[in-house]
Amino acid sequence: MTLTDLRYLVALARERHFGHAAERCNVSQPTLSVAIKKLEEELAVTLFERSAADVKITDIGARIVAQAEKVLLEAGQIKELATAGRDPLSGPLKLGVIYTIGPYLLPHLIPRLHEAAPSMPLLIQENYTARLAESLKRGDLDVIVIALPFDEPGIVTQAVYDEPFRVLLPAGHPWEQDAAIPAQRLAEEQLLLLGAGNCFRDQVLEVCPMCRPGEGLQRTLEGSSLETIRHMVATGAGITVLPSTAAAPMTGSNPLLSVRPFEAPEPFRRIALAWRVTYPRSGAIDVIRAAILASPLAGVRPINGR
Amino acid sequence: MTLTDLRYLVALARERHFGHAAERCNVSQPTLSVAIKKLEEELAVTLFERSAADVKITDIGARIVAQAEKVLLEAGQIKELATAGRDPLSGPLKLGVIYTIGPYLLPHLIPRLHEAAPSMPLLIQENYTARLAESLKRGDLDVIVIALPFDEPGIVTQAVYDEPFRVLLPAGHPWEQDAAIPAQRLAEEQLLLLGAGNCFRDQVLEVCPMCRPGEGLQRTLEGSSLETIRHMVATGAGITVLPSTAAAPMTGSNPLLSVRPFEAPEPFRRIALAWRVTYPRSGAIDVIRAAILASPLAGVRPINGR
DNA sequence: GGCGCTGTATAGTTAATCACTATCGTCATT
DNA sequence: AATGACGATAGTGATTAACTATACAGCGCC
Repeated sequence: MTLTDLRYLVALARERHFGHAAERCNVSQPTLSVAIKKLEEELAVTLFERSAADVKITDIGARIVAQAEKVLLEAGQIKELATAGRDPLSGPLKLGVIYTIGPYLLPHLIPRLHEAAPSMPLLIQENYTARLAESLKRGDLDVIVIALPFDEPGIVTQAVYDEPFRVLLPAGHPWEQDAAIPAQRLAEEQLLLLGAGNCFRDQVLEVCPMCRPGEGLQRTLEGSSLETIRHMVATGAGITVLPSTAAAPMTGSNPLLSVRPFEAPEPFRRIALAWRVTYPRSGAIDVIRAAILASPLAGVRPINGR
Repeated sequence: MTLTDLRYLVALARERHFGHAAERCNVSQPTLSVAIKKLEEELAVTLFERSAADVKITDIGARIVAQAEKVLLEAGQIKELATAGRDPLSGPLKLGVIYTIGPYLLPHLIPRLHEAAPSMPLLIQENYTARLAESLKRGDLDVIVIALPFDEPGIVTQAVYDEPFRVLLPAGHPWEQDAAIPAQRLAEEQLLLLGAGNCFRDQVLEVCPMCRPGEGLQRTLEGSSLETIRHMVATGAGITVLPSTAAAPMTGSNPLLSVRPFEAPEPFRRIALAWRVTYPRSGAIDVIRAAILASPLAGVRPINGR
């Protein structure tokens, strides 16, 4: 019993004429004739009474035809589902973002993505890189926004932009007068750091190896956020390093804070998209990338190419 | 897209492993692999993300699998319907009976049939032979009980019993004293006849050609029944001829009536079953025949053989 | 009663499809 | 770097599904 057989069956039930039914199915009359006969044999039931005058459907035949129509209807739904699902921009997309990007990127990204792909609802999760990577591999997430380096088997990454680091000072801090801060001087101050697990913490420490905990005046704030640190800087608890997008919102808006660039070579982090090699909705990724690049992200340098 | 493909699809969705899914489907791994791939091509949708670690179903894939399960479920119902319909003794049977048999046969037949085939509800229609024949050919009836001769293209008949004719007299009629009545003497009396269309009317007239309307003392009661005629005989309106099953109920029970046999050669009618050659539920017909023969029908002579 | 028409079944052939075995390629692990 | 697991691919054979041609059956017509 195949779907083709069932199509023949309902055609014959409708036409009550082998020739006409065959024509409607775009097959020859013997083809349909044989198919019906085989179906009857398989089901061990007489579906039609054939006579010279006409073709009559049996009671059981009518019931089976009704069921066959149901089957064909449901099967047709599969094609419809496929057609609907063909568009990579339709259907929900599960996006992961690291903590140090989310608050600064998402407010720009979400409306732009919604405009570019209105029928692609976003399910967003913020987390540490390691957690995001795990979810991505499990399939709980489709695409993540993380900082490079990021190397996982089965995962491809695509750099989107470079984001320079900034020094955040409390207003009135002596460095406020300097045009740019050399990285090694960070060790001179009380440096507020994010907790372990945040990749940005490690990147800051890479910029200033002397600042490693236990070696100087740093202070780690476990389970905290850049926003908390920003407030702490404002209260004079220390200084910190922020990615430029996180530093921007407060420039000039908060009289208690001051942002200074680093001296060249300016430290930066490279932000990338990552997804499973096998992820089929590459079109969606393209749209995300474009939406990110269309966002007004303070100080970032787009990376071309795909 | 075939039902087999869909079975492979849901197996793979359940197992998330090509090899295991193939095993469960009793096919080789490449077979399933190729089938899934072709299905994906046909639908132009990625259903699974394959990677070395495991097989993940895509969102659209999951939706299609759910639909495929529905299709397979409905398809399974077809087999169930077929199994249920395989029994010729299940499902309603549309039985037609001529007016001059129905009242005397059905009270015996129906309970016996119900006992022999409890899951075969009877839909019964009484009518003239011609009407029954028409309905039978149209498929509105499945089997009819009629009197021979009956010859219609595409219809087969099977004689069941012979039923002798009787003369019905009002009590006190002079013939009441005779052991048997010669047919030709019917013309001497006022003979009450059924209306045109009743085959029994014609058969009676065949027994006594002299009784033909316009030639003697007959009287035709259009649209009437044997029961009406019986009452008329009781009131002395004339005499009549009845089939033995119709004559029996009143023998001895009605003091106003008297039943006499014909002189040999006793006239009789041959009652038969008829159905479309193509009618598939021959088992049901066998049961009907047996039930008829098991009925206590006064005076009838069963006809053997099939 | 034979003849022709209509309509389905059958025969025979070809092409496509399905499922197999064998093998390759890839990726993750030891 | 080797190994092992797993899915993909190649190639082959058998089954199946389609076709054309034709037989066969029943009915109506003359």
